[in-house]
Amino acid sequence: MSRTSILEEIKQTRPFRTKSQEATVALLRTAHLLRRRVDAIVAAADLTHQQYNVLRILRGAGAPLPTMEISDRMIETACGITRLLATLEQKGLIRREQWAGDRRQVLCQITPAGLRVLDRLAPPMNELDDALTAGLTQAQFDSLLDILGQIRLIHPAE
Amino acid sequence: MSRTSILEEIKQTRPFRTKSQEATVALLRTAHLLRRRVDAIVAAADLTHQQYNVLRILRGAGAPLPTMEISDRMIETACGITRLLATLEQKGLIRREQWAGDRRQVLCQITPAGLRVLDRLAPPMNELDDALTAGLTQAQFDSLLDILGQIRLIHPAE
DNA sequence: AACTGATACTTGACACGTAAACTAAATGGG
DNA sequence: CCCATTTAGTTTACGTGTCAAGTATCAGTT
Repeated sequence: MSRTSILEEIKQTRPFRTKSQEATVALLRTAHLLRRRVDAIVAAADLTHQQYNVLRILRGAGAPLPTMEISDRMIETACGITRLLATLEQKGLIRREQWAGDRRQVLCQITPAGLRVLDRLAPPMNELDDALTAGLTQAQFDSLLDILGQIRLIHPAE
Repeated sequence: MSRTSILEEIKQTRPFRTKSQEATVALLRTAHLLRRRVDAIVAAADLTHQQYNVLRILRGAGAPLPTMEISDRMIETACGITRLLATLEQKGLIRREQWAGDRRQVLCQITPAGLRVLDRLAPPMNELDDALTAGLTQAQFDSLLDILGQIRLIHPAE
């Protein structure tokens, strides 16, 4: 019933300058809380949300992907993608190798160990996603996706 | 007209498992793009969005605040608040001093130089906020704030 | 073949996110 | 007053975000 007020949460007494500003702050804060939840879950497998995202991308692709292609598909841009992949390789969750076709590219693919980690994390991650379902109606999901899409039009990548 | 599809953006062909999952991804990505925009603006004053947030909090408070109080008011939790404040102090944008009342606490306040930086950043930051206004209706803002509030109820702080 | 420009990373430097371990000071009993 | 607990803050260590500079390779031109 009682909607969470951003003003209360960050203990500010004076109102926001505009609704637009309030929305921006609310969006950043909400996403931050969500990201922390994801991090807490994947931490059980000693992963970060960025590492997890890479594994998901590689599994989804079903084929080896060059480094930059992975970077492009990330939810959150990974500027330090090289290090990220190096860490995952050290953990044995992905493999990297130069390709004969274009020797600049480094092809990456998920290993069986990486797939096992994803399988292990699937239940709690699905649970996290589904937690939202309990609180929002289908109409609200549609509305949210619509609005977020418009915001991304205003603040595009690059 | 054409809504931005998260699937296209991250180049995935297979659909999301649930709308809930799609919303989670869309939320994280949208916030990330927004955060990058904020960072780009405050970088003109050699600040990060976290440093900027601290300055805003201190100006808004109008009085010295202890370290933990600042941390509590941040939009995104600053676990490394000590370093953040040390950096700002080095730049001369805030002052820190122990207080006689509770010698564990370190009171922080914004300096005139800090206020000048905020003044300088106000126009582009307001412009960023207002950019959203152009694309969304009042009803959409209300809807967005409402939905984000519900999501934060499901994923609370701590 | 040599040159130019673009592409695919890689590396380095600095700030931050996070958790855990630690110090110092205040607080609440007994 | 002493001790255990809590609170405020600092420090350390590792991974990542970001930008800038560098290297190797490819593609197109001449």
